Amino acid sequence: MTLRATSSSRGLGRLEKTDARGELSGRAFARAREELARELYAEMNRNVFGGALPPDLDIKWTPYLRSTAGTTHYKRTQRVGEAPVYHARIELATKVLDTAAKLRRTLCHEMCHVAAWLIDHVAKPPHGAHFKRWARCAMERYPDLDVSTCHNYDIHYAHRWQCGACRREYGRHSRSIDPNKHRCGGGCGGQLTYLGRSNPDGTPCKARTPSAYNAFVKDNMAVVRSELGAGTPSREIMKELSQRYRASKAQLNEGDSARRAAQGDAPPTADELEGAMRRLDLL
DNA sequence: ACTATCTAGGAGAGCTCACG
DNA sequence: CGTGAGCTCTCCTAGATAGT
Repeated sequence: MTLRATSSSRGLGRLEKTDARGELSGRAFARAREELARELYAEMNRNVFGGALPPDLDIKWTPYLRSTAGTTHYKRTQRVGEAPVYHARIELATKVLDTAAKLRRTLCHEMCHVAAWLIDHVAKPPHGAHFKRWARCAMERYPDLDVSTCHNYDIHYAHRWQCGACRREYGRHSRSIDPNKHRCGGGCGGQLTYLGRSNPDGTPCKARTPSAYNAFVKDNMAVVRSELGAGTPSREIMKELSQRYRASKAQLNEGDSARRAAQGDAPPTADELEGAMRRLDLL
C-alpha cells in the first residue's frame, strides 16, 4: 500500500489537505490515523515480519504521551503446567505523530520491539541485538525508513508565548501559561506575552470573537461558584450558568417587548418574525 | 564509581459542563 | 473553538537506594 491515505474508504470522498510532499497533515491526518496505522501495521507485518505478529495487535492512540512518539507495553502470563503466553500492545502519541511519515517510522520502530518480545521473548535491553536485527530487516525492506533507537520529532505547540526581555519563546498544547502568574524561566524573569495560536506550518490561526455566552461565563463564573459553594462539581456550575444565561436572555427579550409597547409599536407580526429569521438564516 | 530502579512532587494537559 | 476551574492522569526530574 502507499502512505497516502484518503478518507474515501470511509465514504467521505473529500479532498484532504496535504503538505508539500503530498502527505496528509493536520486534521485530515487526525481523521485517518487510526485506519492508516492499522493498514501500515498489516503491511509491515507481512513484508518485514513474515506475518508472525498477531493481526489484531492492540494499537491505541493516546493524548497523554507528549514527548514520546510511541511506546510498546509487554506482558507475560503463564498458567500452571502451561507454556508462557507473551502479549504486547502499542501506544501512539496523538500529540507527536501528526504526519503519516512520522507514524510510519514510529510504528515500524515499535513493531521491532513487539517482534523482539513476541518472537524472541526478549524485552531488555530495549534496543539490544534482537531489536537491531528486526530493525535491519525493516530497513532492508524499506530503505527510506530510519528505524533508529530513538525518535525525536519537532512537536507542534498550538499556543506560544514570548519573553519581552530575552525574546525566548515558550510553547504549550493548551493555554496553560498565565502571563499574570508566570514569568520567563530563562533567568531574566521577563514579562511573557501571548503570541496566539499557530498552525503546524507556523502561520497564525484566525482569531475568533468570543460569543455572548462565552462572555457571560467569563463574567459570572466566579459569582456562581461562590454562591454554590466550594466543592460543587463543574457540571452543576455550568448547568446553573446556562440556566442563568437563558433567563437573562429572556429578560432582555421581555424588556424589548415592553419598550416596543411603551413606544406604541405593535408586537411583531408572523411575517415580521419570519423575515427576521430569514435574515438570520434560521429558515 | 557507575548503572538501574523506585518514589515523590511539580508541571502540563485532557476532561467535564452548555452554548453559540 | 472558546469561555473557567477543579479533578485526574501522565510525564519529567531529582534524590535515595540497591546491585554490579
